[in-house]
Amino acid sequence: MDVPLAHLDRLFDYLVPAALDEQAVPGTRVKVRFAGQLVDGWLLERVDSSDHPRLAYLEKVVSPEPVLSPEVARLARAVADRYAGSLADVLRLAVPPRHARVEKEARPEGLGAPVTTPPAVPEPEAAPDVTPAPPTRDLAPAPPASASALPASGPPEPASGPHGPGEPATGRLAPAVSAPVPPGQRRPPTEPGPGGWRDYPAGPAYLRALADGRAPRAVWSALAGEDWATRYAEAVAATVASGRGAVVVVADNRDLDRLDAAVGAVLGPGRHVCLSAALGPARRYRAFLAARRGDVPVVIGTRAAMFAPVERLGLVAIWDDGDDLHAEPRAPYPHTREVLLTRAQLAGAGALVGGFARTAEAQLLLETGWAREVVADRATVRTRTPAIAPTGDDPQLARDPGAATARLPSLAWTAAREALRADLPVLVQVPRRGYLPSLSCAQCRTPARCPHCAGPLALPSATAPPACRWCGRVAAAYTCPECGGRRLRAAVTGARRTAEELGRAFPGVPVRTSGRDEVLAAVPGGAGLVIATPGAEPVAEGGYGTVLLLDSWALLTRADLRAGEEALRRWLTAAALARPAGAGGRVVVVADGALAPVQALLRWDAGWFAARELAERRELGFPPAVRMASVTGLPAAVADLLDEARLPDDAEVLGPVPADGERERMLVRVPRARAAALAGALHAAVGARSARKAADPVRLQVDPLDLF
DNA sequence: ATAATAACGAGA
DNA sequence: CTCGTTATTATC
Repeated sequence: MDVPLAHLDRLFDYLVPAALDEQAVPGTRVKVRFAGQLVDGWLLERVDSSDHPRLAYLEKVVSPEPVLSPEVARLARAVADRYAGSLADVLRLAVPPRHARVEKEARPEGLGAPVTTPPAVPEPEAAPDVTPAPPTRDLAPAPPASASALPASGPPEPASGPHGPGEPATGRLAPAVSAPVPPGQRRPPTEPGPGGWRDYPAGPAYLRALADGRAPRAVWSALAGEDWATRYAEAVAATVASGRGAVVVVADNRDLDRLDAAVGAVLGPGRHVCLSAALGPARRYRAFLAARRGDVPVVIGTRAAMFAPVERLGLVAIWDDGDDLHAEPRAPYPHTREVLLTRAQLAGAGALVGGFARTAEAQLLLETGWAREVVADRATVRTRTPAIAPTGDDPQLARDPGAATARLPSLAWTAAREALRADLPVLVQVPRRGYLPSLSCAQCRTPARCPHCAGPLALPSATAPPACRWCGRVAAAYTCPECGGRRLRAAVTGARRTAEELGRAFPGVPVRTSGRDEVLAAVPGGAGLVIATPGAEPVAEGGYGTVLLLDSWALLTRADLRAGEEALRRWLTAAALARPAGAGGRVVVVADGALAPVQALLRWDAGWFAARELAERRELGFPPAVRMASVTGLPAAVADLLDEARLPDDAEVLGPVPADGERERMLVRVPRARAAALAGALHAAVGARSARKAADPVRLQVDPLDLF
C-alpha cells in the first residue's frame, strides 16, 4: 500500500477478479479500494486463501509489467526493517516512477528472453458474474512471521548479517553459491582474467570465485594510481561469465562515466545499463526496464541503482563507500553499502567494497569475518605510491591568513615548483568552506569531548559555557585528557584559498579550477595548476607531478565522528592521482605528521587506519561498533515517541540536544546484537503514533551519518 | 486519512 | 437510562 502511514506497513489481501487474473502477477503495480478510496499498491504475492473474512476486489492492475522482482521485494522488506522504515518508503526508492510511453516502446530485437515466471496460479473457479480468482496479497507485506512471501531466514542483521558474527568467509573465500551457467549464455568478448588484480595476492582468487559462480566477499584497498574502474569491470565480467548479473554503485556521475567506459570496454556493447537520477524519468525507467526484463545482466549507477533488479545476481559492488553521497537522503535513509551488503546476503551474491580509503564499517566486515581483505603487499605499495611528505610541524603556518606565499609552506611551494619545471601538472586540493566550528584543546588541539558520553563539545552561544551536543551537559571545567590543558578554542575553518592567489604564487602557469559549479573530468599532462575541492579532482594524463593537500586543519578539527576518516579518504583519493615516486610523483600534506590520518597517508595504509578507527569507536561506543538511531522533532513529540517505544533493556538514550529551530534531537544507542530490536521498537512506536493521529512529526534515522 | 466503534460522562 | 462527545481501532 503506497501510503506513508507506519501502522499500515503490512499485507492486505484482495480478491482478483477473473478479468484481471492474467495480469495480476506478483510485482505489478495495482490500485485497490482502501478505507473508501482508491490507493496505489503493490501486488506482492498470489495466495489461495485468506484469513480475512471480507475481501474486496482488486480494482485495477496499473500495468502488467512486474517491475518489482521477488528479490528486490525481499530486499526492500529487509531494508525497511533495518532502518525502522516502511516498505512503501523503500519501494519508492527501489522502483522508479512508471513512464507509460517508455513501457510501450518496442524492445530491441534479440535482447534477452522474457524474465518473468509468475508462480503457477490456479485458474479461477467458474462462478457467475464476477469470478474471484484466488486472493492476492497486496500492499506492504507483513513482518516475516506472517508473510508467506518472505523467506524463512530473517533479515541479515545481526545474527547472520554483514556485520554479524555468523557465517564467516572462511578458507579461501566465502561459501559457494550454486549458479549454473544456463545453456546458450553469451560470453564476453574477452575471456575474463585476473588482469590488474594480479597486483593483489588475493585478487586472482577473488575473480576466479566470481567466474566459478561462487559468492566471494571482499574489502579492497586500491593502490595509488589504480584504474579502479577497469578492476571493477573485470570483476563484473567474471561474474557475467558465470551466467550471473551484477550491480555496481559509485558516488557521483563522474565516477559513473569512468566506470561506464571501463565496463563497456571489458564487457562489450549492450551488456550493461547506467542508472542514475541524473538521467531523468524516461531514460531512467528505460534503463530500469532493460534490467528488469533481463535485457542486460549488469547495472551500474549512482545510489539510485542500489535496488536495480538484476537476474541471478552474482555480485554487488560499491566504490568509495566513505563518500557521503552514498547515504540516501530520503526516508528511511538507507546507505548504499548497507543495502548492497544486505542484498548480497539475501541473494547469495558476492560483494566488493572497494576504495583507496577504508571505512570503519568496511573494517568491521573484515573483523567479523564476513568479508576477506584484498590488498597489495607492502613492496608493491612502495613501488606504486608517490613520495608523500607532511609539512605540519607548525600547523599555524598553513592556517595563517597572511599573504599568498606565506600560506604555502616552503616544502609545498618547492614541490609544486619542481613539478612545474618538469612540465608536469600540479593538483592543489582545497577543502570547501563551511565546516561547523567546534571546540578543541587550545594547547594540543585534541577535539574536546564530553566527559560523560564522549559527544562533542560546542559553544551553544557566544556567552554560554561549552556544552555537549549529544547529552546537553555543560562542561564548565574542561580538562583535556591528552595534555591536561584547560583552555578551549574554536576550530575555525581555513580561509578560502582562491585560484588567483595561487596563480600569483606561480606566475605564468595556466590555472584551472574544478569544484562544485564546474567539475573537470580530466586535464592534459603538461605544466599547469589545478585547484580542486575534494571529490572534484580531475585525473591528469600521465598523473600529477605533485599533489598538495592544503588546509588540513579544517578537515581534521571538524566536529564529526568521521573527521579523521573523511580527511584520509579525501587525501588518498587526491594522492592516488599522482605519479609513482619512481616517476617523480610527490604529495605534500600540510598537516602534522604525527596524526594518525597523516601517518596512514604517508604509509598508504588505509587498513591500518580503519582498524585503529574501529577500535576507537568500540572504546567510545560509536557506530559501527554500536547501533545508533536519532529521533528529531518538537520536544513533546520526541518524548512521546520514546515514551511509546519499548526499547531494548540495554538501550541508552542520550540527549536531548537542540536541533534546528524549535526541534530537538535524541540519540538511542544499543549494542549491535540489539539492532533489530531497536529498529523494531522504534518503527512500532512510530506506527502507534500515526495510528492515533499524533500531529507533530518525528524524524527517525537509524545509523545517522552525522552524529554530532 | 476516514469511518466505525467503544468508552465515557452529564443530564433526566 | 439515553444522548452526545471523545478516544480507539481498523482499514482487505
